Amino acid sequence: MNHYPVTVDSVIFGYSKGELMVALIERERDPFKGMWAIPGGFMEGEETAEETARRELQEETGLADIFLEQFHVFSSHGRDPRGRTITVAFFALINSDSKELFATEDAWQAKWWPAYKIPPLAFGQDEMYSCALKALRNHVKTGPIAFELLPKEFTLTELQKLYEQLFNIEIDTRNFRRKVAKVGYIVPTGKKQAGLKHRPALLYSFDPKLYDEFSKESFF
Amino acid sequence: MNHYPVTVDSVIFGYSKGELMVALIERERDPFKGMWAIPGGFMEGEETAEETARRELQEETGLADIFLEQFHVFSSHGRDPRGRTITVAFFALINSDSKELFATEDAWQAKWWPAYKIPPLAFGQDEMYSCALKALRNHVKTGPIAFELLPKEFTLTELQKLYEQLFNIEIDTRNFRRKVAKVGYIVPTGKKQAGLKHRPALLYSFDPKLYDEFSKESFF
DNA sequence: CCAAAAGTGTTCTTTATACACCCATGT
DNA sequence: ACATGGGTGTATAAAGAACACTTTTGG
Repeated sequence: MNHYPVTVDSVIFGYSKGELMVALIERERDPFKGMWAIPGGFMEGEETAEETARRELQEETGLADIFLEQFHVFSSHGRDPRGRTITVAFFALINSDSKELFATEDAWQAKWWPAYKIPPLAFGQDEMYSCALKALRNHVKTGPIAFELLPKEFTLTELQKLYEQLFNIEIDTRNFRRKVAKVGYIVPTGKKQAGLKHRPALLYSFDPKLYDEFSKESFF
Repeated sequence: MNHYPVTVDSVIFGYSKGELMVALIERERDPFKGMWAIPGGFMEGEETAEETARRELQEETGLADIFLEQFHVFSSHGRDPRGRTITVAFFALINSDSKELFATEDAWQAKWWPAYKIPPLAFGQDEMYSCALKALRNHVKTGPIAFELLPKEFTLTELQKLYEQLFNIEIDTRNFRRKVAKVGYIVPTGKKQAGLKHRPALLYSFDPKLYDEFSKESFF
């Protein structure tokens, strides 16, 4: 019965000014010194993989209570030249880009990158990243998780642009709003934006209880 | 940097006489002696998780070259009283129920169970199992993998019943066949069933090349 | 000719798509 | 008054859902 070191990597997605973003760290040390990488770290003690992910996220972004979902295990050898690891990969969604990132141990710096314009990644993580994007899209299609990328109150334009970013498509505003109205769980808060130089948008929020009601019977 | 034992469990689905089946083993030894469980085993040496799964499947079903897809990692402690493990779970699809199952080391016997009438499972694997079912449904919806559960040549009635089993629904035959005709990648082989006491059905097969052509642009 | 499963069309409802102008606010 | 993004309706096409009888084979 062999024992293996287990690492947990988290592809952290954010959303800022209509652009899908991802948090990467620049490696301070070899291997892959100077390259960018998906943040992660070793599983320790009695932690579950998710606990490891939360601890690492806390250390790297100062964030707690964020959406996390595992999407794949990478177990091939040759990814880390220092030795073979089993890597559990998560994606994280955070609801504001205003969160600053902190550099940690191995990292020279941490930075938000536009999700579709990232540099080549260390440890052959490019595959992991494209896998994360696919998993994110999949989950967005099957569950109400897009809201995790938005502030609690958001405009419909923000929501629409988020979907456009996620799937690289253009959506017609009127059709989009009709759909929003029909699903029933995206509700106006009654508030408006303020202090901008154009017509203020109404603010909406996602209602999880209504979501449960509306989508109870809709499976297939 | 802690090291952990890694196990790979495979939920093996089959399909027999219009019923979705799953392969379980009866434990010969404690812990959970006499209970049924999802087959699995330890990752060894330089294997990847998928290689471990294939080796175990070979040992337990004598099958090679079958469809395998990982769906979740279970890392909570307390699942195995002998000690904490990290478990990578796969589901496997095999294209015939005529395959016999062999008992191995820890197993008293291995048996096909109707997928919706299984006994309580050892190691708290009930959650793993329901997770596997969900993952299977998800994948069937997004990719052409249902065919992995059928022989290479199948009748449309078999295909329809498979979908009905998978999603616990009833499908109208005429609507179903119209849809099959439209997708274009389920093609008649020109052959017929023979030797039954009713009208013989035409045999069809899945054409992966046509699938690629037809579904190239259909994403969203 | 009977049993048993295979195969086949039409109507209606719902959902998706395409498309262009007026509105509210700050300067 | 103008610049900026917010907000709205209608018509057409496509997809999904409901529904019952005839056909081919073996015995």
